[in-house]
Amino acid sequence: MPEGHSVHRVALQLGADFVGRRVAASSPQGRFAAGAALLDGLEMSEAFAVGKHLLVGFGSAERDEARWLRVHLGLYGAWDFHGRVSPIGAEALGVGSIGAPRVRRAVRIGEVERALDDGAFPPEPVGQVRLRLLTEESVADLRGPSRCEVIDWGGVEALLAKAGPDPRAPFWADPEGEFVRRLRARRVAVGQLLMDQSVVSGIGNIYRAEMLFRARLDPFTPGAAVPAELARELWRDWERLLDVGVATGVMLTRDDVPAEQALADRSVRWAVYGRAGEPCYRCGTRVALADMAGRKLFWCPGCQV
DNA sequence: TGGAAATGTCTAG
DNA sequence: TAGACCTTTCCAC
Repeated sequence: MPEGHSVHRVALQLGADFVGRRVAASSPQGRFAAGAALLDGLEMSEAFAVGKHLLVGFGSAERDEARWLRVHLGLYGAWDFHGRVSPIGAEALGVGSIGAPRVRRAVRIGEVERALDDGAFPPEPVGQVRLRLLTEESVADLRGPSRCEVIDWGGVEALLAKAGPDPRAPFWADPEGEFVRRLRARRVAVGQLLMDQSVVSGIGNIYRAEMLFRARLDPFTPGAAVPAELARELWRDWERLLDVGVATGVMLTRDDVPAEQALADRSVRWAVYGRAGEPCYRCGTRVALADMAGRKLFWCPGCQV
């Protein structure tokens, strides 16, 4: 169940182990049989993420000649990788140590990565696998996506045209300025605008709550009332949090908790998300919970003003 | 074993 | 704004 960081990690994983290779595509579940047939046997040319959209090119290095797999994981979609799973993230970003290449048998890219099995290669599909991508060494299984389709480059461009800026996607000349303009052009609550994928790409319910807490910003403040400098700080914070999320695979948002502790213990990972009724770490006020546009909003009424 | 919830988005009314 | 959709996990019974 991903926010933007997970999708970038999937793109990196595909880039490391699938791009440049011929891929056997199938739909063990059957619901994507026709789409898989369009990709089966083609070489994967490219994989990238824009916000929560994953885009994977097949068949040609020319973008407007390739077939593009578009996947959106929705609330509970996930990719499982088996076989050769190259290290990505901290190593790929050049932060942290670069260790010897490791081979992990199976990794799920979602909230937390973990080993899934120890069996033979390729493993039997487990559960509802919508799409399986297979090379001689690696398997990627997709389950539970809300969107999975094959489109052309025109379709990709249409998605890009609608999307708000993503700090890690190179499609905006001035992404920070674009974000500030889009946020401050609206009277809608900033808590709602941060989750609006046409304002900024990749932020979901957890990052939304945590970013507003970090900025000490009342979620109900209209976008137009957010000072420009504070809007710029929000953007820069999103850049940092996304980099950390891509590097670790986990949404680490608390500067006051050591990363190792937050990685190991979910209960101390977030400042306000999922902590309704508990005291705020900063001021002791009980964390509040409200419905905002149909999603649960967590915030501290004591220090987010 | 059944129901609710989940890091999301779309559509109908 | 409510409901639909896609699937898994977790907790109460």
